Amino acid sequence: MNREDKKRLTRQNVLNAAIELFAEQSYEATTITQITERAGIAKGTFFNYFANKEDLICDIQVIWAVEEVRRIKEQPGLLIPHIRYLIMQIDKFHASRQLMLAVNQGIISSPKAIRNQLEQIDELVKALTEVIEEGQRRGEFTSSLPAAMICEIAIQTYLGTRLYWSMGRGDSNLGTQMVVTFELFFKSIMA
Amino acid sequence: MNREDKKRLTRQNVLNAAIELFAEQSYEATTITQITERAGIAKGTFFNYFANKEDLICDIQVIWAVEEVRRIKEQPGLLIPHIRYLIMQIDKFHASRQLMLAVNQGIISSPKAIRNQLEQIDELVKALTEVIEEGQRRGEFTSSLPAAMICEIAIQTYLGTRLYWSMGRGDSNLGTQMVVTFELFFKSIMA
Amino acid sequence: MNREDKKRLTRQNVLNAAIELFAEQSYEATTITQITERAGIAKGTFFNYFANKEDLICDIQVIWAVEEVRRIKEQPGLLIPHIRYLIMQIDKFHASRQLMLAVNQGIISSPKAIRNQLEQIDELVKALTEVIEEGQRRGEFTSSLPAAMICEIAIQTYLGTRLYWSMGRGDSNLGTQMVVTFELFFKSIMA
Amino acid sequence: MNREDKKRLTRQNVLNAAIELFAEQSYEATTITQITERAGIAKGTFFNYFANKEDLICDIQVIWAVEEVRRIKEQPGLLIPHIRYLIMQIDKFHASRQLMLAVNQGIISSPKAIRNQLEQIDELVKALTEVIEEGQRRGEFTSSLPAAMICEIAIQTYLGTRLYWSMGRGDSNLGTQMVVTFELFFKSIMA
DNA sequence: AATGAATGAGGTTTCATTCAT
DNA sequence: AATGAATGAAACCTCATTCAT
Repeated sequence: MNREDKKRLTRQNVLNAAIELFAEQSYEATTITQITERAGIAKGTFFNYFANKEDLICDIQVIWAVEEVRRIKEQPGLLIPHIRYLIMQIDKFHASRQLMLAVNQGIISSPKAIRNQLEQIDELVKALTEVIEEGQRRGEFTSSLPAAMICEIAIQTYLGTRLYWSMGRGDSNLGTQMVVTFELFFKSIMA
Repeated sequence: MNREDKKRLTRQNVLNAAIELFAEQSYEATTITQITERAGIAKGTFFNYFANKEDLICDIQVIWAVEEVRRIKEQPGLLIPHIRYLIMQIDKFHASRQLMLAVNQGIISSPKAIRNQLEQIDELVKALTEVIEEGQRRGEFTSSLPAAMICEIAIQTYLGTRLYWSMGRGDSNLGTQMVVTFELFFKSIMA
Repeated sequence: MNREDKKRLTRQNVLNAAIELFAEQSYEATTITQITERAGIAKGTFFNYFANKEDLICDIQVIWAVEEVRRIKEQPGLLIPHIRYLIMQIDKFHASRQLMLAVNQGIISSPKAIRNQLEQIDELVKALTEVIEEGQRRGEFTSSLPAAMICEIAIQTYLGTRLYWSMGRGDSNLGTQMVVTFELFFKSIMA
Repeated sequence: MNREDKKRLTRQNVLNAAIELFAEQSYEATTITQITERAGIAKGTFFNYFANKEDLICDIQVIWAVEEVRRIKEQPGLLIPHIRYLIMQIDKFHASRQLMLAVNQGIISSPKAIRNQLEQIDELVKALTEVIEEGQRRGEFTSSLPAAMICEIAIQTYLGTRLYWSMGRGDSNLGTQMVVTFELFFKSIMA
């Protein structure tokens, strides 16, 4: 194994340790010392990979699946089934309520983390808006609202469901909760 | 002014100072020292009123307007207009994005704060479910979904909009953003 | 003993501990932990009195005897004897070479410390320039150089002697070294 | 280019990088990591050339021009013009106030650096004392003071001027400041 | 009830140095 | 001879909390 591989391994090691701890306790409660102990490395090593805890949360960032969203608009026929399918995948990435709570804590914990989060949302908005526009062109979605607005409300809906679920409410499975919630949402934007 | 009044005054004084600071910086960044300095009291005095910062955020809690919700189901005719009116009132309580962000940080910052928040949500769920059941009885809302579920989704929607807005997105006015979002929501639950 | 007195005592306690340590090791080598241990207080207490080590060195600052300098120009007759007397007092304040070395390290250790030092020099320059002007008026000092320039060279001479001595050279007694050095200086500025 | 040349080149490379950084920030603030980055070498390589930062400051040492001083006493006629000429050359080596400040910080930063500095001063004292003795023999300098003492005061004067200037005071050009200061000094030691 | 100096555990971060490659 | 990832001691500093006044 060469140096590069080893570095990647150590980095992932740190990330895994952090995720574990976030899932066990919370973002705030997790200290860098705990992370390095769990990862089995020296405290100083952490700072070779991340400038601080904020920096780390950015890397743990929920995969927003922007690529998958982009691909949807190329699909023939109805778009909603494809979106629904994507939503059902969500719980693959959202292990536990505790972890999601920690992520929610993390992304609003500091101006920097928020900025990072907004950038990711921006990208998603762009990709998703195109999908909705395509849906409007095809007559699948209502055109009574601008695509951008529908898109933002969709993201709000996603965030709200995630937050609510992470606080311990809703179906025990986040995917299920998401699907139910979005069924209602789809109904409201269908032409 | 008697002793009781004076105590209530000091307590409110502390709360106001905290709200100001949360709105200026953030929940985490605000220290008890800052709060007491702003309130013009000694550090030790803080602990005569609150056990700690968590305790304090519970008192700042957004007014969930449970009372107002309860009253809605007594109204004759369509219920949605009354709900819509309530929603429009929201920005009266939600001063700035910064403050809302701080509240969002606060309510998920600790198990205790979450527990407190869940209790408040529970009460709201009870009140709102009755309203929706009433709406279903009157044929205003769809009966294809249980009232409790619709209710939870409504709260998710509220939380999501608030979180999204507090992060700096959506209409500059939270009330407007809420109204637009809920128009879509109403559409999805109308019979 | 009231609170104010106690505070003053603790502060002086910290300063004494710091001076001792500076004299034993050096400015850089002395840590805040050492200072608080020596002073017999908690680490946190240090920060109730000083923002950091730089802040502390400003308080240890050599007494520049600005007041005494101001008074000189009121004296009748020759001024040099009064200046010489002041210089002889210097070693009262400059205990050991080690301590002076630490002070020299401290005053140039950071931009802030330098700024503080420059302010003190400024004041001394003002006071001393007036003395020299008075000496020029009385015909005691040469008028071939502006008083301000003579004054600056005097301070340079003081600093140089102090630095040289603190490095371990010159007479074992700083006062003696100063007096000898300034005899030569006086000779050069006499009318 | 053979191996020896390459080594010398790398060493100089490191020194140059250090000088640049000292001039930009300060001695203390400059880290070995910064030096190696600036020099374009690996951190580990630094330790192949210097044991540590102290070691390095010794090599940056101001050139005390001992050789030039030695040559002065061979000159016929008055010696002062030759000394004055040497002093005027000083600012050729003393680029910026910042750099001089860093040097001043460096030479008193550790016992080892001080020892090294004292050795250099010793050599200079030897050389300069001989010059002054020669001047005394020729009747150019006063004999009322031992040559060694005059010599030490001269060095004090040099150090004081350098320190004062590096702190941001005196003429913008160090050479000018030195010349003015030493004119006064010469006056005091002329027969 | 109010004060605020003292506390000290515990956090983040730095950085010279080592050593396997 | 050069590399740079890993180290870990040790620095600084914060801040909720206590408690004598």
